[in-house]
Amino acid sequence: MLSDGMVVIPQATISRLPLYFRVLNEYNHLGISVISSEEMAGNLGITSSQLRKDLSYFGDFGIRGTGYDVSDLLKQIKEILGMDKNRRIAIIGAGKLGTALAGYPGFKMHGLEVTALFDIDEAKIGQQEGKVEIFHLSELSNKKRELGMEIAVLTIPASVAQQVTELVIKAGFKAIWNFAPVRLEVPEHIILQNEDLVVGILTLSHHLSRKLGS
Amino acid sequence: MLSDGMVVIPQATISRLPLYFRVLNEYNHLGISVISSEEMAGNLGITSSQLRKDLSYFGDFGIRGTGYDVSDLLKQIKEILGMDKNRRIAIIGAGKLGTALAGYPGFKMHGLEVTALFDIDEAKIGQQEGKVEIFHLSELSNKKRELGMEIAVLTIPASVAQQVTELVIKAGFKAIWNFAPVRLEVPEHIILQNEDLVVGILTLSHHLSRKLGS
DNA sequence: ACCACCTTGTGATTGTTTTCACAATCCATT
DNA sequence: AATGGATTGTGAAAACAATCACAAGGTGGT
Repeated sequence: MLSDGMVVIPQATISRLPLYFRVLNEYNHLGISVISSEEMAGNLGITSSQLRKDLSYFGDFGIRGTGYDVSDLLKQIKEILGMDKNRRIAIIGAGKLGTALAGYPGFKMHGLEVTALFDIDEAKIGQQEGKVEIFHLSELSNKKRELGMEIAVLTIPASVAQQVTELVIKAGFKAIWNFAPVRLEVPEHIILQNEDLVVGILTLSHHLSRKLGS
Repeated sequence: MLSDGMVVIPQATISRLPLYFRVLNEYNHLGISVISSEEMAGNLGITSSQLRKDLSYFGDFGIRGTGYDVSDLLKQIKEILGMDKNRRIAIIGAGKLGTALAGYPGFKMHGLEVTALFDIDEAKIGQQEGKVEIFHLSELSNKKRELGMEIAVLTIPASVAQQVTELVIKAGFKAIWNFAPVRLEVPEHIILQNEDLVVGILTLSHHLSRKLGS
């Protein structure tokens, strides 16, 4: 699948790429330079054919009879995920969750940088959260231009989420990661990803009920 | 699909139940007692047949020609998700993310209660985080029995996650919600759910790269 | 009691994702 | 340069999930 045009890549495939990145990173640190799909998949609890199929959507990265060059594949996955772009992130809502995310080490590790926090609580404005300053939401547009941020993370109450979303879009953000438990209406060209923390734990709760019931 | 035996319910179906719960809750608060699948689905941006199919896995809750009784369906979904059980949660790791989750209003709203935090940092032991006390990890087993907790949430570094998981299982927890970016090995009977925050934002980053590249 | 209308519940269909299985091909050794 | 052993890349098959389309069954009006 070298040439494409507009191949549709399964969402599930993209979700697995960060896992591949992590395993490769580990092997890389251990000084291992070549890895087979079988070993890598075993590490992740998936099948080797799924791993190979996933990678095949993006190109031919392996060497038959040998496996994959760790640092080469690492570079490829970084590029696919945009990790080579050093994307900057704005977090809107400097509450518990927002500030926790601002300090989340997983971001830096994946080429992402939380560059500013925004809130409307005057008591918080001007404070530093780790190395990140908290600005008033009214400065969103200015700061976006100044700091070159691309992704807005919404850690705000559901009741104001749609309203803030419109501000975010007006400010020129192209991608939104929404933690508010509400369906946001956005124009076609905006990339929206919802993260609903309640889903995960209710899924657990459901499985608990099922298991104990049987 | 009234009788079953062991019908397999799609994971995707279970993930949508919390959404249904929210919409129903809103309608309930507005005093609306009957709702059609069409209206409910429109609210969520899915098809009405998907909603009906999802519900059909659990029983026949609707009335043909009319729709669904809001408070009745609400009760059913609560039961399916185990929200009627008032499940108690232990959070292991009283860092930024752990304490943020301890105060997350979404839990209480869905019949879940964070009952204790655990850490190994002596400076944190005994402190209150909101209404929740922080205990030393060595007390996990005692406190579990004392407080009747069922679900363990892991907000700890990946490097210690497997080790802590074994403690958690030894303490008798049956369900684990894991935020550490690592694959945990658990026995068959343990219910494990991984929540990888990096996946969401790297998905966004990937879509950004694709869109701008085309 | 009948009719017109509405909405559910669900087989059948279509679409998507995973798994299978093997030809293609690369490496190492002689 | 030929052979044996290994592992990729990928069509084809299977499994899974979403959508369609309509019979079944309910409501309200006359």
